[in-house]
Amino acid sequence: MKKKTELSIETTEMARVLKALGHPVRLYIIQKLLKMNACCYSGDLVDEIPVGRSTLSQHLKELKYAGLIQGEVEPPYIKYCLNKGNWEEARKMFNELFTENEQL
Amino acid sequence: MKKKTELSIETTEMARVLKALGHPVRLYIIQKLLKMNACCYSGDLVDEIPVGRSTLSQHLKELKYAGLIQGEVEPPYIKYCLNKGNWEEARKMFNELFTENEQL
DNA sequence: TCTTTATTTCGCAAAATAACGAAATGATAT
DNA sequence: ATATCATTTCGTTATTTTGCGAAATAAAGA
Repeated sequence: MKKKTELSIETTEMARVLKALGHPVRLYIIQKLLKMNACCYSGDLVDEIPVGRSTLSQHLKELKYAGLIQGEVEPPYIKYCLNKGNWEEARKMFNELFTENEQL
Repeated sequence: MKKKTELSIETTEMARVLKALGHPVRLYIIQKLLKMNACCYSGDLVDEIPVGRSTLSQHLKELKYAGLIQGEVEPPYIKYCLNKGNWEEARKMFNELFTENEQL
C-alpha cells in the first residue's frame, strides 16, 4: 500500500504563510498593520518590540519573502505595508480552513 | 523613548498556535481531521504522508502539546481527534485577525 | 511465555532559525 | 568631500527543528 503521496502544493503553501506568522514579533507587525490599516517604519517598530534593529530587519525580510508585506523606499525610510492582494488570498484560505467546519 | 514593551500574551499565544500549524505535515493532519469531521490513527497517516513513523509521532506530539489535538488510547491503536474546545478558541482568534479588516 | 502489533522514546546528525553587534549601503545635508 | 541617518547585510553563536532508524513500551493473541 503505502502511497506516500506528496503533500499538496496548497497545503505546503499555506503552511509557509502560517510559519511566517508563527513568531511573536512577526505576528505583532502584521497585527499592527491590520489594526492601523496603515503602513509603518522599521524605526517605529524597533521602539515597540523587544528586539534589536538587525533582528527586526530579518523578520521584516521574512514577512516580505512570504509575500505578506511589501516595502516602499522613501529615503531615508522604508515604508512597510501589507501586501493586500496576498493578504486577501491568505484570508480566503484561512477562512476556508477555519469555517468550513463550524458545526463541530 | 524606547519603550520596548513585552509583546502581549495574546500575541505570543496566537503565534504558538500558528507555529504549530506552520508545517506541511501538521497542517495536513489538522486539515484532514477537519475535513472528515472525525478522528484518525497514526497508522493511517503514515501511509499518506511522506515521513517516517517516528517523525510523524513527533508531529502528533507537537500538535498535542499545542492543544490542537488529543489522543485516546484504544489498544493497540491511539485515536487522534481535534481538541474541539481549543480549536474553537483558535478559530475565534483567527477570525478576529482575519476578518476585522475586510475593508482592506 | 513468547509473539505480534501500533506506537513512542531515544540518540543522533543535519539543517534552519533567532539573535546580536559591527560594518556596509544609499540617500541626503553640510 | 564628509557626515549623518535609517536600514540592511555580514559573520557569528546558540538554540530549535526536522528527520531517521533502533530500541523500548504496552496491550492482546497464540
